[in-house]
Amino acid sequence: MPELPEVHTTATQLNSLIKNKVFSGTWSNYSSPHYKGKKIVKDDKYFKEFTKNILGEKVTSVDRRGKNVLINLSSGNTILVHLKMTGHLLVGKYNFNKKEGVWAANEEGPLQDPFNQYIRFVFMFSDGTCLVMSDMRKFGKITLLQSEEDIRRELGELGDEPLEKDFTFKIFNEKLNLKPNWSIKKTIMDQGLFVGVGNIYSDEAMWLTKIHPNSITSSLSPEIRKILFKNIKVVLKKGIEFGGDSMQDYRRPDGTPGKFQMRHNVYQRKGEGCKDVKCNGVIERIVVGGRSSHFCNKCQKLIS
DNA sequence: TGCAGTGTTGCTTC
DNA sequence: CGAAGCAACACTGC
Repeated sequence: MPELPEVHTTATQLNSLIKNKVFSGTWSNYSSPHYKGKKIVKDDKYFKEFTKNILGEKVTSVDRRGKNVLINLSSGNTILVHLKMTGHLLVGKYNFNKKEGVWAANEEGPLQDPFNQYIRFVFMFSDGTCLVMSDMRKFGKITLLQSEEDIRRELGELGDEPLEKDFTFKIFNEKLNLKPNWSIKKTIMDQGLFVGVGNIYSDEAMWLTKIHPNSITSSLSPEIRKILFKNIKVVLKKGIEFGGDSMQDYRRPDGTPGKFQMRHNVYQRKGEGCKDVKCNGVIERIVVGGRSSHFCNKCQKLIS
């Protein structure tokens, strides 16, 4: 569930929590017996090589590109972490319990995190602290970017950053024109056009704009597009302001939950009343482009 | 008890 | 070729 605000919060906090730390070891139980190539790290050989390549390296900074966390190293290489559905990164002092075969935070780690049992990957630092990745469903990905080719392969298809100053309405409009026949929900979630919008923030942006998720992209007037453009930025910034959305698994690196889930107007509010004081509609749930979508059946208009 | 629902991405199928 | 559907995984809730 980590979308732009969650990944942004993670990267920002990590940048202060692990900057200048030096890698001293790794651990992983990445194995997943069914589906080759979809493990947290590719395979045992890759894991060993990955470890060799980061040992002794210092973290120079942490930032993000789209929904990817990027941990930059003194060697010039970058560790890419994609949290996918249930992943989150935590920092603290962790110990491995040999008897139970699990990692747990000690008094200096995020003790309250209920997801300690799902720790799949551990980066150890020379000062005794750890960066750990908890990921219940094991969809997450960790890989090392060592060349321009690696960067192109992993990040080359990503669209523009919607919160950058140079992401203007003109560019947004051109992006929408690339998917004229798609539902607007599917369009704004396409990471190849612009990055960062997932299921939660798309639903929230469409509620603010008063448009039905099944509205056809080409049918949206320039006026509506301008409002949608503004509202996508609004919800992403709100998400960052509230430290991300911890409705499900997401936690910040210090183990604390974000608070955006308290601000939902539609997401996961099926059957409840519309939050617009002038509207007495009810929130419905439908499937759009294979994804669940929540909207008000009264004030969000279908444009097609 | 069993199955729909949870969401990101990329591969397969039509 | 584009669109649709499914698979990866694990757990919750009805």
